[in-house]
Amino acid sequence: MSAVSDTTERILRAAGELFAERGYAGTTTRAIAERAGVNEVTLFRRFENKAGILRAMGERFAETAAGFSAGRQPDPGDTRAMLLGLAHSEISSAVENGGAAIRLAFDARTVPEVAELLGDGPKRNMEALAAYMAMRQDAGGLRSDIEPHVLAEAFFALTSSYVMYRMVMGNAEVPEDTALDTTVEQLVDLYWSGAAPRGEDR
Amino acid sequence: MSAVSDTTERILRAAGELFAERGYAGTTTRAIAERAGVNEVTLFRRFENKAGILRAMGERFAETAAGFSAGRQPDPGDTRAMLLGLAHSEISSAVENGGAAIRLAFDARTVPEVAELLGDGPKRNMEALAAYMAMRQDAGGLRSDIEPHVLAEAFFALTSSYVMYRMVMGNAEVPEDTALDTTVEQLVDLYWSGAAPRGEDR
DNA sequence: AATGCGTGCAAGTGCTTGCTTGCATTCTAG
DNA sequence: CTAGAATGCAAGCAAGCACTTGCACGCATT
Repeated sequence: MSAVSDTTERILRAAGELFAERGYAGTTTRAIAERAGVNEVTLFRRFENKAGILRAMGERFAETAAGFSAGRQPDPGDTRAMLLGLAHSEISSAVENGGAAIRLAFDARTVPEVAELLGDGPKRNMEALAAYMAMRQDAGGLRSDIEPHVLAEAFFALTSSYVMYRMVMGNAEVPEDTALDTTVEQLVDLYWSGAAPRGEDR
Repeated sequence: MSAVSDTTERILRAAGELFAERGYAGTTTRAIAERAGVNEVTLFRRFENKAGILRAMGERFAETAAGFSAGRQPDPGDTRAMLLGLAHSEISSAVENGGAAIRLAFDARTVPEVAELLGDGPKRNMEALAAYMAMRQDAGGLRSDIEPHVLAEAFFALTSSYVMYRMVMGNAEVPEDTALDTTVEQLVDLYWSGAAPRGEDR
């Protein structure tokens, strides 16, 4: 890795950590520079703005996350397996970026540049998820006595809360893969047991 | 209501709304004054600090929420009814304060005065909830193949996400009581169906 | 009528923030 | 070895922040 791409790397990593910890507005360019081990001026020479750093981070997200579940065409077969795969990819990508994406979603309400970066992505994701839930309900793969948007919200809650809870509680360190896998499996198991199609009762 | 207590009221309400929308650090005293329809100086004459406003808000929380489920002695009888009551009180209190409590929990990580206000309250709440889950597991009132802290986290996720999701998506208006009741019931129903004790299989 | 008290208004202080400028230094490619 | 690019360093600037001060006004109680 060349020296120049290394500083870019360090800057973006530091910015990601700090955005996750303190949000966009709460992160100063001086703090980013310090954590990256770089002079503050270098930030502005490499990216033109603080917003420029955010933009570069967003592009990196888009590369690695490949759409954050948007436009995913789910295999209409095994609902449980589909949910497990979905939960796993969402949670592990959220853990990878240290919760920055979730934290930034909060900031979008008040920070215009964050709102512009995310656009209507989260909203479209939820709508797509609800649409998928409705589809599975029609196919008999999910219980039908709960509204699809409630099912979608609950699923979103389960997956996002894993990271969110640790952000709130201060347990920010990334857990080893096995513990994460176990918890995700238990969460999906819990969700699936509740969301599976009912018998004739209730 | 006397004129003086009215201004105090308006200030605290404005501060609560703004803290919920933008967080503590993101809320300026000017913005609070403007929304309260009050001169900025009045803020500092009534409460000594910006932190003083936060403290006063916290005391009001404590009065109305009466401990935010901490120290609650659950009736060991009907688990489902207990969960429904718990979810309802948590969600409706969160809706009442406009999500300020949840948003402030995020700020606690980085803003010392917020951390001091909340103390270890959230953490103790979660531990108490997990302990209750474990107790119900032992009594055969909850499935035992999922760790109690996962059960507790999932329940926390379900209840907090209702408000959290609307904060992120921008749908901040308080819903009418009936719609809230229905959604909460469906959420608890979903959770309970998944968390109820199993038969002999898995 | 007089005395406080709560409030508004205007101005200002010291600090932090994002961002810039000018210059010296190091690194690297040809 | 040398030219150009990347980086560091010191200093500073305008704006926004929490917070203060001094003064004037209105309103209720006495």
